[in-house]
Amino acid sequence: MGYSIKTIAQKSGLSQYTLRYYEREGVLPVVARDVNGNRCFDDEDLELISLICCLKDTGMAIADIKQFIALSKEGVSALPDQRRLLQEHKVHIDEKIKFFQSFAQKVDHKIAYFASLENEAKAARP
Amino acid sequence: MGYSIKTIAQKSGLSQYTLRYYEREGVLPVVARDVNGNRCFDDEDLELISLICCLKDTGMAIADIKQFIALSKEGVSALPDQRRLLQEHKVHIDEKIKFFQSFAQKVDHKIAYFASLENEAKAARP
DNA sequence: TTAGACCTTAGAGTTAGGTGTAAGTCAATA
DNA sequence: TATTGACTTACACCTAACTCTAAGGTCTAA
Repeated sequence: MGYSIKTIAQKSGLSQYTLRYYEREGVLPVVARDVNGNRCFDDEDLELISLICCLKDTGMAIADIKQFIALSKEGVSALPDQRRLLQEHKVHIDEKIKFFQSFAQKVDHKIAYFASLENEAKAARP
Repeated sequence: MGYSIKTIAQKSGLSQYTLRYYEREGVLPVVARDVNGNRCFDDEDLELISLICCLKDTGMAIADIKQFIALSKEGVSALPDQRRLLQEHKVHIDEKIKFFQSFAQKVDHKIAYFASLENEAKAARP
């Protein structure tokens, strides 16, 4: 019988507001409703939401995620396009990983530099 | 005689608007002026801007960067606090690197999956 | 000596990505 | 049967981080 929006909010870590907002915006495909008109998510939705979160958390804009999801609705013929979008995004992620690693180093140097300044200061007034 | 805001914008990749905004907000310490009241950046400013960009691009909020910069003005006594802030941020960066790496894998699997679906589709209509 | 390029400030406007509110429906329960 | 709680929609509001505009000052080259 599917999951309520509350359950999905808990499972996904997104707020109910955000889930509704994503559906409105086409970031999520339109979710099935039960007899009362309440949203009724299934496991496929949950999986899609998990992918959407990953895309978002790795810096893909909502508008681009929307485009990706729109392709899902087109079936097999859109697979190459979907794959291309993911590959492009993968390039961004790899670049970000490199940038983050280089910056992690830079921060480490800065931390060491601060520590050495602190020691100098300590040595100056023993 | 220092660098103009235009030069710094070019060197840093930030817009002139953003540089003025950062100064207004206290993200940048107040920049020296020449006789005409025009901003006059030096190499130290440039270095600080580069650090600010790195902090920002690795996800530190403007408000937190501001706090970090405010400590710079307090001199030696604030060094341990500055170091602590950087160390905390470093933890975030390391977490992000791990998350990005795991997601890079997930995307790779997805790409492979899409490729296999494409091949199935091809096989079905030869 | 005026046109153009550069700068200044104060303050308004924009965008992305949510968040919150109001008014109403429905189903289970005291 | 009245209330409680979860849901619905439509729409208004919010925040962060810019981005732009207006009105004006200063310098330089033709």
